[in-house]
Amino acid sequence: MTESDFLNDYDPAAFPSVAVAVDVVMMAVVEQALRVLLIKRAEHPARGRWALPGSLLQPDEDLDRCAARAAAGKAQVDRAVLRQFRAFSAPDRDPRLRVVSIGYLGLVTPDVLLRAADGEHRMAAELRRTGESFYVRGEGGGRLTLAFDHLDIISAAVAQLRRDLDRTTDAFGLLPTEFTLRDLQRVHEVIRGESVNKPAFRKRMLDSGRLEPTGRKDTGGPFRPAELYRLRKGAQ
Amino acid sequence: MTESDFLNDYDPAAFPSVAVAVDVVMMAVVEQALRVLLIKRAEHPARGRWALPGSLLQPDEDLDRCAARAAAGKAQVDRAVLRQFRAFSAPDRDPRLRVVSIGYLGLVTPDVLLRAADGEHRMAAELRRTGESFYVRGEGGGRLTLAFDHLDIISAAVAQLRRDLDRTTDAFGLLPTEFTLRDLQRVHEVIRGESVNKPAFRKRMLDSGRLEPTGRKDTGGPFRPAELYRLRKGAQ
DNA sequence: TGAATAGTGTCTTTCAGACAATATTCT
DNA sequence: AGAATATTGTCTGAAAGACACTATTCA
Repeated sequence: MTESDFLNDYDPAAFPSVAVAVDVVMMAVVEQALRVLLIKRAEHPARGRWALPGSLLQPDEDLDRCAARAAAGKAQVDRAVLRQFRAFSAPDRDPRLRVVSIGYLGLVTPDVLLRAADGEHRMAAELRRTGESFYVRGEGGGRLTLAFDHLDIISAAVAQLRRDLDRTTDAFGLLPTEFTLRDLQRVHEVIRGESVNKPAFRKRMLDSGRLEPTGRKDTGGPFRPAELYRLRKGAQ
Repeated sequence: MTESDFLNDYDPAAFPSVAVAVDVVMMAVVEQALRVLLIKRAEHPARGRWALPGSLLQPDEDLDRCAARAAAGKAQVDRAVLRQFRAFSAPDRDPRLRVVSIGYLGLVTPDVLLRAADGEHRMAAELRRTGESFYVRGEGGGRLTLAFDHLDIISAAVAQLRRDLDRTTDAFGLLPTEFTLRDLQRVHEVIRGESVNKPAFRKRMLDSGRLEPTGRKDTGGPFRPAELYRLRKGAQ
């Protein structure tokens, strides 16, 4: 039997049926705190609960493309840095049917997140740390109970972002194209959850080869303007 | 409509059908080189090609359990360190049907790998580096063409192992329970692909808090015996 | 001039690499 | 004693933290 004969005879229904989804943890640093985009579920299951934007993997797309589609569609965000970080697979994590979900980090600037969160069933909820774990703070200030295992997914996303803060350029997705070293430091401080030594941080960043001066300055406030930098093309 | 009514009415067939699999990159350091367990495919598709041991996700198990089952079953390995590292999802990566595969690192000692590779349709193939990419060296010395995208999976696995060498204790899976600092250094050197400064390496490892002296010594050769250490419980 | 922040200089500590010396075991 | 490897010590340079100083802009 040749391979093509075999494939013609093949019955896909013999495989256990599983759905594959992408869930995007769309984050931004807003006023010294990490926030994450949540959408209130309009349908069962978990109707009325806050959940991550996500999408089912379609036959003709790979996971990266599915994540981009979820970001542009449900999340209403274009131009996010998207990165796969882990699969979530507890057999009962979705009551409908077996769903294996691939978690994606989505990094955006505060204005993009706040615009995407504008609406009655959408919010940019604040992420709070308590020791090693996290919770999501609703608008009134109380802890939100999220749908499915989405709080686990968010926790894993933040842990991943923190672990890779110095090894990848992901965190630059949280900043606009041009930014000052102070902006960059603030982002690092929020992600690491502690303050950072300024001269050492500046030297380390400038020596990393990732930054490129634009020549422009940030003339925003009543004080000395800071140099604007951008992420160097091809930097990793 | 209540949530349970909704679930009773729900039709799982409405979801796109995808199979989820786990592929395990089972590795060991054998004679100063990384080797990976390959199994010759007995069936179409890709019959006769060398492939990674893997398994389809079953309804009642999560991915970690599926990886453990693949390791114990197809790979014939018990007691491996198993760790998820990335999902592979190109739509045409399997000609049968849509398969999203979750890659797992499997770290074992050389004796375990060689025992698992004992058989006509099994081998422990050497991984070779050429610049940034990798290839798999067969027994005659030539490059093997692997089934599906399994060479990509292996490359990603080695890259991941290297990236996380100092941040996780994964690499200790490549060593027996008790080992000398020299053994540990050799493993690091093979993974990093370059030699390591001995005093600095020793100090760094001993200061890491991951090691625990056993009090025993390795009286193997015609020279001064080395202290034996073990991985401290709970070390990360 | 004062407020506020940007950016730099210096000192100190920590850590890793280079190199070499000492220690221990077996033949 | 000699071979072989384990283990430690010392020097040096790089990097980061602490702290304080200078620089620049606007009100």
